[in-house]
Amino acid sequence: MTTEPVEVRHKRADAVRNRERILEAAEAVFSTEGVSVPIDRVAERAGVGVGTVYRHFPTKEDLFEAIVMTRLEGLLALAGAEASAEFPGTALFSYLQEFARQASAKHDLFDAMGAAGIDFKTRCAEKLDEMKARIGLLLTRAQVAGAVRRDTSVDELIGLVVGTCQAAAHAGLNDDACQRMVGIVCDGIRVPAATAR
Amino acid sequence: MTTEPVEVRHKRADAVRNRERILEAAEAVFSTEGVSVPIDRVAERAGVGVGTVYRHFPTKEDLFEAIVMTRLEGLLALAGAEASAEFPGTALFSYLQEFARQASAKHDLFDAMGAAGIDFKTRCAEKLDEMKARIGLLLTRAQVAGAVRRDTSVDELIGLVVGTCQAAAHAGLNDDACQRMVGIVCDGIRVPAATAR
DNA sequence: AACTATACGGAACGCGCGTTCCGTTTGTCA
DNA sequence: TGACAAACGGAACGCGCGTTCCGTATAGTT
Repeated sequence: MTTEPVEVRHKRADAVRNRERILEAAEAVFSTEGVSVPIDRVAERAGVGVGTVYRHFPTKEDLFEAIVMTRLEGLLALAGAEASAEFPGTALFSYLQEFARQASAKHDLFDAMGAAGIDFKTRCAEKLDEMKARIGLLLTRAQVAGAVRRDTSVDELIGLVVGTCQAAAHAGLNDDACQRMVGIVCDGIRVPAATAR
Repeated sequence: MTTEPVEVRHKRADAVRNRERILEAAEAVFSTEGVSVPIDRVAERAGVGVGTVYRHFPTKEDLFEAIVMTRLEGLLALAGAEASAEFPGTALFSYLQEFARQASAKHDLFDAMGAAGIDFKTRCAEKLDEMKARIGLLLTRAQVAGAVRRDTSVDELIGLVVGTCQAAAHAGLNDDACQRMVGIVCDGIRVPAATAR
C-alpha cells in the first residue's frame, strides 16, 4: 500500500470557483430548457467562455452526466426508502407522484430517461438500470400486496409516467395537471376493488 | 360566374410522376423515422435530387404538412363516426386505442401532435384544434353517460395518450405493450364501479 | 428534327452547435 | 516583484441539414 497521491496538484482558486459556477449554471439552464440547450448558454450564464467549460468538462455529455447523476441519486435513495414503507401500494403511487414532480421541475431529467435523441444513455446506463430495478421492486411489492394489477411491467409503467410528464411539459400544462395525469395512470394500474393498500 | 381557369398549365408528365414518388417516399420515411429525418433521405428514397423535392414542396414543412394532413383527416373522420356510436364510453376508449395504433405505426403523427421541436404547429393548428374539439365531444359524451370521470380535461387526456405512445416508441416497446399502456390510461379515467358503457 | 419552356440533379451556401486551438491573463510561489 | 505553469476567452473549425442556384436534360410542340 502506498500513500495516496491525492492533492499532489494544487487547483488554482479561480479554477475551482469557475467549476462551481459552471455546475450551477448548467443545473439552472438544463432544468428549464432541457439538455438540448447550447453550451454557449451555460457558459454565458456562468460568466465564462466556452473554452473554460470544455476544460472542466471535456464533452457536453460529461457536463450533463454530472448534473443528472446527482438527480438520479436522489430518486434512487427515495425509491430505497419507499421500499420498506408500510403500505406497498401507496408507496409505489407516492413514489411515482414524486418522480413526476421532480421530472416536471427539471426538464433534463426526462431527457435523461430516454427521450433526448442523445446517446449518452451508455454513460448513465448503470444508474438507469438500478433505477429500473428499484421501481420494479416497488411494483412487485405492490402487486404482491394486491394493490396493483399483475399484468403490468416496469418498462410500461416507466414509459407511462415519463411519457405523461413530457407530454404535459410540452403542452404547457401546469404541475397540478401533471400530477392529476400521473394520478390517472396510478388509478389505471390499481386493482379494481382494491381494499389493500 | 366564370369558367374555372383550371388546367390552363400543362404539368409535364415526369413532374407529376415525381411529385407522386416524393409523396410516397416521404410517407414511408416519415412513418418510420419521424419528421426529423433529413430531406436528402426522402429524395434518395424517391430516386430524385433534393432540388426536385424543393421545387414540388418549397419547404420541408410543406412536405410534412402534406403527409400529416391526410392522416389527421382520417383520424378526424373516425372521431366523427364514433361520436354517434351507441355506447359513449366504449366509443371513447376504442377511439383512443385506434389513435394509439396509428400513432405508433406512423412516427410523424405524434411529432405532429406537438412533440417535435418544429414550429409547424401553426400550419396544422386548424386541424389540430378540430381534432381536439372532436375528442372533447367524445369525452364529454362518455362523461355524461357516466362511463368516465368528470375531472379529466381533453388536454390531459390527449397528453396522456400521446405521451404514452411516444414513450413506448422510444423505449422500443412493441405495439402490444403500447396498446396495454393506453388501456391502463383508459382504466384510469373510468369511473370506478362503472356499469354504464 | 429542331426548338423551347419546364423540370431535373446535385454542388454550394448559410446557419447552428459541439469542439478545438492559441494568444493572453492571472494565481501562486519564491 | 518577477517568473511560469495553469487557466482563460472567444475566434475558428467541422459537420449536419435546410435551402438555393444554375448548368444540363427532356417532354411537348411545330
